[in-house]
Amino acid sequence: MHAVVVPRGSTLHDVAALAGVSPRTVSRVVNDEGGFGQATRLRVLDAIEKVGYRPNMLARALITRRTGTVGLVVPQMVDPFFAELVDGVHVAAKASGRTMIIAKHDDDLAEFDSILETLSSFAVDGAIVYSPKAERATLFKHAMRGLPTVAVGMEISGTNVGSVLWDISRGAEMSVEHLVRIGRTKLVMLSHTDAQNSQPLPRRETAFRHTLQDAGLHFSEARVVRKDPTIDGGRAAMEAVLAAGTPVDGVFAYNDAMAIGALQALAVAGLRVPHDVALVGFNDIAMCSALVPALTSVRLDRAAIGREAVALLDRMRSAPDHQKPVYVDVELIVRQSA
Amino acid sequence: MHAVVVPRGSTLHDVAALAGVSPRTVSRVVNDEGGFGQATRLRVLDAIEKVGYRPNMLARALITRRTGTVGLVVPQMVDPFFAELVDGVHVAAKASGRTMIIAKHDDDLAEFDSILETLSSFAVDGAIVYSPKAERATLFKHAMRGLPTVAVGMEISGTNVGSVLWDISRGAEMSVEHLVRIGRTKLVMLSHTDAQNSQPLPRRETAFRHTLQDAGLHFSEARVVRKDPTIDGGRAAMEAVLAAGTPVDGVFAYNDAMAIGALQALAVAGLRVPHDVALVGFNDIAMCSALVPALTSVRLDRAAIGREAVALLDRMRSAPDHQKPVYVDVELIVRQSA
DNA sequence: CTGGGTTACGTCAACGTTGACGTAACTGAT
DNA sequence: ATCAGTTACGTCAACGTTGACGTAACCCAG
Repeated sequence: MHAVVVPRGSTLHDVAALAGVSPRTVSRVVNDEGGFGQATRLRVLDAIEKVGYRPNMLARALITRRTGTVGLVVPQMVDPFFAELVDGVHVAAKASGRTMIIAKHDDDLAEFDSILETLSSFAVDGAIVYSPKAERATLFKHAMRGLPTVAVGMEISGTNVGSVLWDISRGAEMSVEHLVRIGRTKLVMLSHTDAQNSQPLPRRETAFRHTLQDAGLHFSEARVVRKDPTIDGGRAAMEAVLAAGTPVDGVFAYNDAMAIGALQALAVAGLRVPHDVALVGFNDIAMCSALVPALTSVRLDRAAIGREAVALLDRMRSAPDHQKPVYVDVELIVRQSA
Repeated sequence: MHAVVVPRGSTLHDVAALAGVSPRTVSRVVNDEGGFGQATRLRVLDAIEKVGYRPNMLARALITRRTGTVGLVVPQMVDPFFAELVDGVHVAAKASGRTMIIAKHDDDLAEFDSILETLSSFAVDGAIVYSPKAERATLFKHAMRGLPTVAVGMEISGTNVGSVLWDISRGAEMSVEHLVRIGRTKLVMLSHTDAQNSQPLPRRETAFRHTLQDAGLHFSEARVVRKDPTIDGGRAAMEAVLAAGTPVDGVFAYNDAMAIGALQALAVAGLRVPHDVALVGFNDIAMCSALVPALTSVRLDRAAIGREAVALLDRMRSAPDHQKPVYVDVELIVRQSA
C-alpha cells in the first residue's frame, strides 16, 4: 500500500507570495475589510484566481467562532412534514445569506446529544431543533455552552434558547368547528398512541373534547382511537372505529398521514368522502392537495416557521436572554374531504 | 446595546492545569493514544469531567484534516425516495462510526457548487452526492481539491470520485416482463418530462420499448406519455391516456409518485386496479405498501446504497484512483396492483 | 552495575486564519 | 513648513489542537 497524497489547498500565504503582499493584506481583500489600495486589490484577486485559493473555514472559525451556517436537527425526513420544514428553513437561511446543514437522529437520545455536540464543535451559528422527543435538559446544556438554539414546536425559553410555536389547540378547534358547521354530529378523533401517556392531555385531544361539548355534542372515550401517527396507523384506527360499529359522519385525524390511512379504510368499507364521512387532517403536507378527494387540513406555514426560527436566532445573538416564544399562524384549508 | 459574552468552552489547557499535567498528555488521554500512566489517566478524566471539556473539532480538523463526518448532498427531501436514501446513508455512517450531515440544494447549480465548497471547507471526510442534475465538472473540481466524492445514481469515475449505481434497465425490463407475464398486452408508460430531451433515450423508456418488442407486442409513441415525475404529473399523464382513448390494461410508471397519481386517475375513471388495469411503480418507496391496492414496484435497497457509498468512500481514502462503480441489486416487489 | 530498551511524560512548532497594534507614507488644513 | 488625521500596509500573537521530537526515569538482562 503506497502513501496517499492528501492534497492541501493553497493558503493566504501562497496568494500573498504571488501578489507580493503580506498574508494579512490578502485576508483583508478576501473579507473586503478595506485598508488596501485598488491596485493591490486587483493583484490579490488575480493571484487568488491563479492559485485557486479558497478560505479555510476551519481556521477562520477557530478564531471568529462564526461560520455563517445554521444547523437543523430533525428526527427523520420520511414524514413529509419534516421534509417540508427543511425546505422552509432552507429558504430562510439562504435569504439571510447562510448555509444550512441538516443532521438527523434516530429515537436514540444519546445520538441527539452527540449531534448537538457535533454542530456545536463545528461552530454553527445556531441550531434549529425540531425533535418532539428531545429533552429540555440536553438543549439547555448545549445552549449554555454557547450554542444558540431555537426549538420548533416545543415551548422552552432561557439563555440562548428560544422557541417557535403554533397554536395547536386553535387548529384543532377550527377543524372540529368546521365539521360541526357542515352538519356533522357523530365525530371521531384518530389520535396518536403516545397521547394516552402524555401529561397534560395533548392539546388536540383536549380541543376535540371541548369543542364537542361547546357544540352540545356528546363526547365519549369510544370516540377517540389511538394508533401510530402514520398511514398504517390511520388505517388501523379507522378500521377499528368501523369494526366497533361506532356511528360516524366526521373524522378529525391527528395528522395528515393518519387521515390518508383513514381515507383508504373508508374507501375499502365503501363509504364515500365527504358524502358519508367528512375528514380533516392536520399539518397540511403538500400531498393533501394531490389526494382524491383533496384533504381538508390545518395548515402550518413551514416557510414562516423557517423564517421566524432564523430571525429568532439572529435576535438571540445580540440578546441571548429570555426571548419570547414566536407564534406562527394556523389556518384551516378547506378542500373536498370536509 | 451591551456587549455579548461569547462563552468559550474549556480547553486542553484548562484540563491540564487542573490535572497537573501538560496539555499534550491530556490530548493523549482524550484520543487514547497511550503513553500515559493509569493514575494520570484517571486524574485527567476526572478533570475533563469537572471542567466540562469537549474537544474542539475545528482545531483538531485544522491539523488532522479529518472530522469523522460524511456529507450527504441531495436536491430535496420531499420526495420520499430521497428521504429514504438519507436513512440508508445515516444507518451506514453510524455503523462505521461517523456523523452524517446533510446539505440540500435547489435546482440552482451555483448553490450545488457552494455546498460542496462548504462541505469541503468543513473538512468532511467525504461527500455522497445524489443530484441527478449535477454537473460532472463540478464534482471533479472539488474532488481534485481533496474532497472524496461518491455519486449515487450517476456513472462517473476518476481520482477521488466514484459511483454507486443500480441497473435501471433491468428494473424496467422486470416490470414490463411482469405485466406481460400476467397477461397484459395493452401497455402504457408514464414517463418523465425531461426524458424527451435526454440523450441517449433514458433507460426506462428504452427498456420499455425493447421488452414490448421482445414480447411481440406493438409499440407506438402514443404509448408513452411524459409529465412531471410527481403525483400530480402521474395523474395528469394517466388522465391524458384515458382521454385519448388509448386502450390500456397495464401501466409502467417512471416512479412511485407517478404511479400514485395514476392510481387516483384510474379510481376517478372507475377503473379497478389491478382488475381492469395493472400498475407498476419504480423505487419502492415505503408508502407503496401502505396504498390500497398496495403498489407493485421495483425496489432499490436504500440501506445497501448507503452502505456501499460509505464503504466506497473508505476505499477511496487509501486508493483514490479509478474505483470501479458499485452496483446494488434491483428487485421487483410484487404486491396487489400488478 | 552497566547499558539498551521502554514508558511516561514535556516542549515546541505548525495547521490557516484574524485581532490588535504598529508605522511609514500620504493628505489637507493652517 | 508643520502637524494631525487618514490610508495602506506589515508584524506578531492567538485560536485549540496534534505531530515530531526530546528526555528523565524505570526495567530487566548480562
